[in-house]
Parts: sequence; structure tokens; C-alpha cells
Amino acid sequence: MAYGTALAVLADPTRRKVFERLRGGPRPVNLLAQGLPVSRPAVSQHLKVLKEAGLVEERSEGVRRIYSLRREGLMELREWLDSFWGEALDAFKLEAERSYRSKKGSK
Amino acid sequence: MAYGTALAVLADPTRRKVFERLRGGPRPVNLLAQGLPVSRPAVSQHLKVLKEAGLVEERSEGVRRIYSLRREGLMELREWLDSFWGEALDAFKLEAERSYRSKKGSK
DNA sequence: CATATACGTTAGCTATGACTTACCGTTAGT
DNA sequence: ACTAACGGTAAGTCATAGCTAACGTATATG
Repeated sequence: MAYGTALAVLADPTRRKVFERLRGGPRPVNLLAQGLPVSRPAVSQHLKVLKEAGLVEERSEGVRRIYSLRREGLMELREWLDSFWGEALDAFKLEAERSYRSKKGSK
Repeated sequence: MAYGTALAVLADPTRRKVFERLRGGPRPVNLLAQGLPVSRPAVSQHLKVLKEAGLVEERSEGVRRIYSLRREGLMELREWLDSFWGEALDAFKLEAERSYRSKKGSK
């Protein structure tokens, strides 16, 4: 039931913001912390939680710690979400794919 | 950004349990509360939160209040999840659909 | 070797939220 | 009309989570 962990971890707005920033690619802590309404140590703490939840991974690069997304950490959550759809799931998947393609095309 | 609300609401284990019980179909409050490690009023409070988040809807049936799922309340959350996949999204959708079908077939 | 930079960690404060108990309104049955 | 069942609401308690400030550690730089 790792989806429970993922939900709990992503429930906090600040932590979620940090997580979302990683969509743009791997980043060091100070960059992730920039512009956020909290201190840098707070971001470090959030990153620790994200890491323990398997949502993020870390590598050292000199004095920096580069954090990046671990999408596998979202898998169970996604499957859990799927479990709420019954026969309508197929239809939804098609629709989701359609809207995804149209977004992709409009760029 | 209703996905933030959905995440926060579903982060609580007890509340999530109530929500999951509604997968089995619409149910009155006392049924939803049965066997849970918390009191019935607690469940009422959770249902209120779920309702305000648009994850659940309520209808009266005599003295009972029947609660049922609102899957639309999960839509934004699902789309948000999708936003973390890039080019790999198509491949994942195919895989997800495949595993879904195999589960369906094995019943 | 001294200093600066980039982060993690700890301790302590505070706000929030989940829970219980007690209470109240409403519908159903006799 | 009385009573019981169902469930929403209010008040108060308590634990937890997120934050800051201060400190510690490792790498780069002069």
C-alpha cells in the first residue's frame, strides 16, 4: 500500500511544489528552494520525505545534491486511481490519450 | 488546482478507507462506519470533507443518508499524475491497459 | 590552511486536524 | 404522542507535521 504513502507525501503544498519542479529535470537543492515561501532547510526536509517515499532520487555532484524524479514511485498511486473505474476505464483511457495527443500537437 | 484538495483529502487513512468502501456501491453512514477503528461521528466528519472536495455525493432515503462515489472528483488528480510522464506516457498507457485487460480476463 | 559554498540535521515552537463525547433534529414504527 | 434508529454538529483534547534558527559536515577556492 505504497499509494497511501504517496498520497500523504504529496498532500503538502510546499512539498508538492518541490516535486513538481523536478518535472523540468534534475536540480540541486538551492535551485529547488528558490522563490519558495519557506527556508532552504525546510526544502531539505521535504526532499528527505520525498526520497524515503521513493518519489525522488539523489546523486552527489561535487558539493551539490542533484535530485530527480522517480516516476515508478507514482505507479501504485496511479493503479489505485484506476481501481475506481469499472467498465468506464477503457473509455477514459482513450479520452485521456486523445487529450494528451492534442496538447502535444499544440506546442 | 482541485487535485491538491483531492490529495489532501485522500491522504488520511481512515477517510481513504471510507472512500474505498464506496467502490462497492452507494452505502449509508452506519454501514460505512462498521468495523472502522473510529466512532460514527468521525465518519460523518470524513464524509463531510469528502463531499466538500467533490469526491462523494449524498442523497436522503428516509432516515438514511446514502453516499456514493463521484469519480469526476478524481479526474484532475489523474490528469495531474499524467503530467509527470513525458514521451513515456503512450507506452505506459498501453501497458496499463494490457494489465487491466488481463485482470479482467482472469476473473 | 582559511574561507566560502551547498546541504543535512537537530531542537523546539506552533498550528492544524483527527478524534471523542455530548447533544440536537428528523424520520419510522407502535 | 412516545420511543427508537440514523446521522449531522459543537466543543474540547491531543498528537503530529511543517517551520525556523542554529549548528555540523563535506567539497571547492584562494
